[in-house]
Amino acid sequence: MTVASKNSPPLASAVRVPGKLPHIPAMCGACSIRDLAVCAVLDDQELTRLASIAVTVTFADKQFILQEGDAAEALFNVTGGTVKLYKLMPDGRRMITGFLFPGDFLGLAHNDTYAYSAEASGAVRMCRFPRRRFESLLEEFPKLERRLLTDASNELAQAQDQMLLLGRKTAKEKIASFLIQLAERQHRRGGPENIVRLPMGRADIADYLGLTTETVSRTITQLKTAGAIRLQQGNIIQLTDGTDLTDIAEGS
Amino acid sequence: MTVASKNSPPLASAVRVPGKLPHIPAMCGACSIRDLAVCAVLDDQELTRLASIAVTVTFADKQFILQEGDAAEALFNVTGGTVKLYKLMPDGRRMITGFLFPGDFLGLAHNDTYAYSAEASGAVRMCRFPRRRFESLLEEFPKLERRLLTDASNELAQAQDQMLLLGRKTAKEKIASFLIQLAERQHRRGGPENIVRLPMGRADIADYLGLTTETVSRTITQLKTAGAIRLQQGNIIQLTDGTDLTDIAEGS
DNA sequence: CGATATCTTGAGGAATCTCAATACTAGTGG
DNA sequence: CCACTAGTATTGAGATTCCTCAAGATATCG
Repeated sequence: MTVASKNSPPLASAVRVPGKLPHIPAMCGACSIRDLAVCAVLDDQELTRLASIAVTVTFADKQFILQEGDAAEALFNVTGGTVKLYKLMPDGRRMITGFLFPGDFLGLAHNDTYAYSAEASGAVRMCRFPRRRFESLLEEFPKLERRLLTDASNELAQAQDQMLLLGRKTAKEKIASFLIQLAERQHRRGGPENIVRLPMGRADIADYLGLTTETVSRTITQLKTAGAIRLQQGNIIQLTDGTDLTDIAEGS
Repeated sequence: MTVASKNSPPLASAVRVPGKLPHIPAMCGACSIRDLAVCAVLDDQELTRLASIAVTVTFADKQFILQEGDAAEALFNVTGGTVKLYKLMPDGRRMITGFLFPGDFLGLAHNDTYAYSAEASGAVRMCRFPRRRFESLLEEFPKLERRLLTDASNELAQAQDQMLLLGRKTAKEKIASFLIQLAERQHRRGGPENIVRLPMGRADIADYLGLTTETVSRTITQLKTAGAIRLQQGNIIQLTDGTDLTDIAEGS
């Protein structure tokens, strides 16, 4: 086997790890998150074209999907599991810039390299599109490009919310905001209202909110004691009804 | 005059304030930042079309350009001066999410409302495009849409850098990163290397970096004492040659 | 059921914030 | 041209939030 890549586990290692998720055909007809993803804007025929360049790939927990600085050779659509995006500093400090859930898109790169790393948080399944071919599809389907622009605008707005959170909110406000954000995203995907499943550990939450694990833990305890949330088995949190958490998140 | 807007000084107040900037025709042929802006991707004929829907507007220092929650009725291109984007919390805490300089684009909105406020930081001149008409031009000129997508990707990458800064960097690293970022942007616009003009006050810098004015002030003093920068007349900072600041910014 | 990782809790320390005073700067009017 | 004023920046001292280090509790997985 030729070993050429200077980075750690590259995309080659991404192919068909025996995951825990049920295998579905590359064709998107039966894709459960089809209407959440960019694919939603395409009709069946167009979708077939898109499917023809797609490969289903799976990743095991903690596997690298792509790394900051890698040549941006592919784009992805999350179809199952949770992905975390992060940046590292030379001394190891880590910042998680986002979590991706089924339906989310990954891989927009302005240069020809990725600006961040992506890692599977638990078993993950994705659709993988070679960049070149995806881009020529973009030219064919303006709808698709339009959709990407809309998505990017959305992400920008989210990013600005996150900057407000990181720069101006207290630990308590950060945790409250985070829980609400997760709850909304899961609700939008058909989950129950006011119940949040945390598919990541305290350390990941800390690195996403600019805190330490200890502070995350303490603050969650604090919210529990205050009655704003209730902890359940299996990293599940129940948000107390009413606007409690929302008020906390906004600092009122 | 009918008074209908529920928000403070809306776009109506944006028209032709007697600014200090020289007036230029709405036609872009002579625009000094034409090749920095989105306009760069259009040929003369296409540019004429774009120009035909553009209006030149100017804003005085501290004037509102748009406000979070306002209906997103226009898009802008900065042609002169500095614009700050920010979000507010109910209790008045403010986070500046970005500064815009000539050539920068403003107004992408995924909903039909702006996700942030924008305010002139000193005299500002902009090209203003009505949203509807701009969007139909987008459909006509895929190049333009492509360019917006590229720009948005760029901004996303920047936003992620900023999240790393806000969540994981120390005050010293934040200031160093900020100065480098500004220096690069100004250099790219033809300014001198290693000399930064700060077109904003300490309070704005603080709200951009998630600090207080006092800490910004102290930290700048500290960098000056350490010999990494030199302060000059008129809010101008000279970056000491060598990688000094870069090292500090990365925490090494 | 043991081993390992993760989470929680505690105590002390450090960075940054808050409040307050002083110094500087730029614009204004005499 | 200079003193005056209002805004802005700097500096200081003490308070506070969050971090660090360390131990114990809980959960997870083979």
